[in-house]
Amino acid sequence: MRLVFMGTSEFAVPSLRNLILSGFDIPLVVTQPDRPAKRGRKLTPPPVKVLAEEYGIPLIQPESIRTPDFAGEIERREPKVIVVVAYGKILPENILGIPPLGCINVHGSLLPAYRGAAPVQRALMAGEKMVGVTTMYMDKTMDTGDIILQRAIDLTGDEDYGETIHRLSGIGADLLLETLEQVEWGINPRIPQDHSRATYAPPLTAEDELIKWEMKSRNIRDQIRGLSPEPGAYTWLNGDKLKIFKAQVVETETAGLPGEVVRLMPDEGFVVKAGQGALLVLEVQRAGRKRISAAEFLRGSRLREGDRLGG
RNA sequence: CGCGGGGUGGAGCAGUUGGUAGCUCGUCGGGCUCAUAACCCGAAGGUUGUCGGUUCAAGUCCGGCCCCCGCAA
Repeated sequence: MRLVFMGTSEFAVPSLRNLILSGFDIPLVVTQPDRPAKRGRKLTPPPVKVLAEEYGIPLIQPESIRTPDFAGEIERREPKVIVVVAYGKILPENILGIPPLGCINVHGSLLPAYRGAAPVQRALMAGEKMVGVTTMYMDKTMDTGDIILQRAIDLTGDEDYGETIHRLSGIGADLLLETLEQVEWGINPRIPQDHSRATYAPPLTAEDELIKWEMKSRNIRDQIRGLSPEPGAYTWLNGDKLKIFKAQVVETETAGLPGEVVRLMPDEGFVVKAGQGALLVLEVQRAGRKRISAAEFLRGSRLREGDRLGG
């Protein structure tokens, strides 16, 4: 089956690789332009571009997809379907109408929950016990199309964003294969979303990354793991930003103000009081420094019981 | 040329107005002995990222280079 693939980020890579290895006819890959990234703002190719080039697949990186030019590029390939995975832009209607079998999207949530840009992070931050992947027919609004297939996984409550997104990208890649197989034969389900139950996962902001120690320790723990290893939840220590990548809830009730360091455990880390309960911090990074275990951090920092994190 | 922080014994850090390097941990040796963060004594281990400059003297000042990282995009 011939298809055009549109994708950009790491989440899309397993899907494209699966399609390639499964022998799909992919006359074109569309990805976002190289962007100035990171320090020194060096031009960085998106992960999907790297993979496409590895397999010598024709690639375009249009600045805009709302042009006759772009529509022409797609039409010329006569794709049966367009597969979109973490591409980063909403497809205009004229593109949606091109492939006879439709435009199919792989989304990292159990729709209609967590529509939007950061479904996995938001789900973990909210302490969801279950996350998943959905394949669906795209329509003109974001993540609102009819559902084709879904697959859920249970969470233990320990996994962080990195592990979870990695698992889900793999599951999504497999689900995509199943989906295309069914779509090709016309035997796929097509279930409209229950829009009344939709929830949203907007892009993360710096505000989302700041730890509010007045929250319950469990919620803070979920925030930390939902943002680990990227972009990282942070707090303030003596005017310096301190990111926390790993922490666990401490059961025993302790006295102290939210954000107060209530106990040092040289071999493990340090305990910080939350609004309710406390948190044992296990892995941190100071601005400008490397990411290290809390135990190592304690040896060099002069953190003491009674110190206050935050504000 | 986006802004900024940093490269100091195995690890994490400190080094004041420039005068040959200190802390916590670890390691090695010895002692003590039932310590839930064991303790005591002792020892080894650093040409302070690199190249060059200023100076009687530089980890500490100046310049180049390499590497790491936070922010912003």
